[in-house]
Amino acid sequence: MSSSNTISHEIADILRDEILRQRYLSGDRFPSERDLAARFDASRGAVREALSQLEQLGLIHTQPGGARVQSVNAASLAVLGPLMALDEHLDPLLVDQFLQTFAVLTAMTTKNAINGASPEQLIQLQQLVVELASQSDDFEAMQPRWRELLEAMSTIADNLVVRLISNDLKAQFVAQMMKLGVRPDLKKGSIDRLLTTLRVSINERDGELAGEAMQKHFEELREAVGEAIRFKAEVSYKAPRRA
Amino acid sequence: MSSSNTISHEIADILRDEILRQRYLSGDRFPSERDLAARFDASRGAVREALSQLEQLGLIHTQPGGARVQSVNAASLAVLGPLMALDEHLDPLLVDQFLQTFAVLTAMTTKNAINGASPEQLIQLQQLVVELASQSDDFEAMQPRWRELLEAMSTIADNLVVRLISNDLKAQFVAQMMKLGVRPDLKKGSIDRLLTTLRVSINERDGELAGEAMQKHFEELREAVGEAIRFKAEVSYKAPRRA
DNA sequence: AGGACCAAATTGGTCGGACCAATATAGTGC
DNA sequence: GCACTATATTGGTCCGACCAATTTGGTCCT
Repeated sequence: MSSSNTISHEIADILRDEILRQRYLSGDRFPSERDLAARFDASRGAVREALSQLEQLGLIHTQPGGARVQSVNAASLAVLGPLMALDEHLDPLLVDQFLQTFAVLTAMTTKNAINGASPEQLIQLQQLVVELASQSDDFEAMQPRWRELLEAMSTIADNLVVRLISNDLKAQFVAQMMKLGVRPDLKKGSIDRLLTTLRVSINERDGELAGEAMQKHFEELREAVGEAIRFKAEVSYKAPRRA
Repeated sequence: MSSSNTISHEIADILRDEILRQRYLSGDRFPSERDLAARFDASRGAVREALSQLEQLGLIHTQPGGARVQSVNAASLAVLGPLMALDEHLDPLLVDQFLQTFAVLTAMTTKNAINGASPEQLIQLQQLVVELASQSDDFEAMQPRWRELLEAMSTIADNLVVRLISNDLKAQFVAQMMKLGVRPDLKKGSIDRLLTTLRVSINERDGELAGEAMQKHFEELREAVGEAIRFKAEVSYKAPRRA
């Protein structure tokens, strides 16, 4: 579902999900390339390209004689997206871990951005925050500008490590949240408080303060998202999908 | 260098490094599979498997008509290892960014581990810290136990997101540091202070305190490593390698 | 019965050639 | 200079084949 429309990618997606769903246990022998080719009615070459992707993800380890399945714990970060997109219901624990991780990284980025920004960049940040504040009553509408602000701070902070991590995380996660219609019920006061603090810290170039505010904001977001997911789960329990 | 001994992996490694060295600019057309097959005197199938890996890394994007090189900024986290292993000299900025990122993640892990550990796990942690303290005068010797402690806390904290990130980072980085003989000159007092604080915070189950101590420790480590790398660079400038 | 050893079957790695469809390119005509 | 078309290039897939490493199953010896 996530990749382009080539056969090898389709095979890779299917096998990846099967592994993530624990259909094969860690250490198990993986079906042979010839068997898989027969199963998917594809050539061995296509299967091999698919397996090459799975190996890159750290999900399998191939050797002459046979491939073996590896533990998901030993996989690459790139499996997180597919892992969260496995079912129609989000795993609350995984989402919480994601948000917690994203929180500390964002706090760090915020701190470094504000502390290291040029005067022009500070003005740019200030402007973005002001624009955000002007529409702080519409959660959906402020998402694009919110992303803009995070992107700007990420650019200013210029930490390649964090950027690479974010590449593997952000897109997939936010998309999945939106797709499932998870709408965290954040209190307006909470957002306003964050924006005010940001404005102050930008003015006084106090990255530390901004980072803490961001961290606190994400903690509130974590709770709100957790509740939203739990609520979602209840609803879908009472009224199963397939409407 | 990093992968097994198959031809496709060799090709992938070479091309990956060429891209990371900016030999092809972002947006450039990538050589055709047939050209690459000729260049490496390999079959197109082997080249295709190599390209499949590069695509998984987010370094190229293939389409009928031709593949194009993507920006390193848009790549997967898995390129970080190869990126740091490119030259015999470490990029001080990249190392600093890595350590800073690792610091906040480790601090978070430490906090969660201590706050969420079972009584038995607390005892285990305490024991590891004590063992570490008993050999805190030999930086090299304490590395294995140090990794043990981090691993234990990672297991207890049980945050899959952080674990996946660490998978892509830790091994490559530490190995590269050791290989290049970067020996940060950490003051013994600094380590002792950390260990003492850890012992206290484990006793009182104060994850917050432990996290802060860990963060502070990493900041000192960052400075020490930075200095060690700069020193290393000076030496190799005066006396070029190829001894 | 158990363990060491050996041969056959299985498996991954590579090669070469072939075809198709999508894309890029060069050429043409306006 | 621009739009359009024919051609060449390129990636995606398939097939059949061979090799080397590993696994497997059986044999033999103790």
